[in-house]
Amino acid sequence: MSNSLRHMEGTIVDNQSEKISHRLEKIFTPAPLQVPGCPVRDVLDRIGDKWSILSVLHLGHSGKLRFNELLHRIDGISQRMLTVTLRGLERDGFVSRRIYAEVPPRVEYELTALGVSLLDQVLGLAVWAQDNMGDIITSRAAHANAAGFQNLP
Amino acid sequence: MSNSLRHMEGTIVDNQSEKISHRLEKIFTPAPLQVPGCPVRDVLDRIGDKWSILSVLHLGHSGKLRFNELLHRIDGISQRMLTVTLRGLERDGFVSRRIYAEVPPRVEYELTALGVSLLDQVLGLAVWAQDNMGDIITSRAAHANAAGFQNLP
DNA sequence: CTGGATCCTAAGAGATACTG
DNA sequence: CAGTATCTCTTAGGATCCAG
Repeated sequence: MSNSLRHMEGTIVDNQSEKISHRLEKIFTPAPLQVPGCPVRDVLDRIGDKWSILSVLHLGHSGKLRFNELLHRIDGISQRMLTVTLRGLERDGFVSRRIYAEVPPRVEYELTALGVSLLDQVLGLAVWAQDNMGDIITSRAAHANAAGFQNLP
Repeated sequence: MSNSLRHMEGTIVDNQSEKISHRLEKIFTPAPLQVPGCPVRDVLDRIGDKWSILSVLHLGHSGKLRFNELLHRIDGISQRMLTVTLRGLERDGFVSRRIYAEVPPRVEYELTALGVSLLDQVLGLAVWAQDNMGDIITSRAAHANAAGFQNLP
């Protein structure tokens, strides 16, 4: 069984390497990320803002959430930016918005199926960030030292 | 074999769903993406700029590249922003920079192992973007129409 | 409670010119 | 060739006030 596992891991790793070049080809075909109408650049610009990914992560973690709940959960976000971000996510179909005709008003936000599929990708990046932060910090420190030496008299 | 495949797919899907909540827990532990020192936010802010991910994709696709080669491949980037972006990627350990003492000078950039592992995650997002752009466009159009109706007299 | 409307600024990004 | 140095300019984002 450990042999079979080792074999499977090898296969997975190979598939992974294969997948990288294969997926690169897919992304670079037919136009290599040219600006007019490139989906990759469009989506990346869209979710590359300061709060979209964070909002998706929080909605994924907590499920259905009200405006004020999100406001308090997302550390540092302002009222205005939460509104702007949610409108954008709703517009692109990642988040659904349900208004209840009550007083005081209640509005609940939730990830759509499309939003969950985005969450799945974003989680890959988030976990990667957490796992590799150590290396990044190390590299930054080394580079800061190198820069420091250059500034010495 | 098709039975076994179907079984495997079921397992993969279940693992995937499992993985989402599991990875969410990992990300939200111990602090739920709080701003001081959160790796996820740090990395996301870092690669969330306009050119970093694009540069990583191009370097992954073409392998070793010179400054001017990158400049011409990355559609729309300016000389200055390419320099700034490459310095950032190098500083964080995603890209290596090798200078050849020749005339005219030659400098080659290449993804490090850490850069390749980032590329792997970014590719997930990129392919997802390409695959789901249709749905996003549809949602945007629908939302534009809805807004249009609200503006009618 | 949920946000819309305004005003304001700090950072990101483009253009251009110059250098080892 | 591979940058650096300025100089603007645009815009994302924050603060505040107001309204349904």
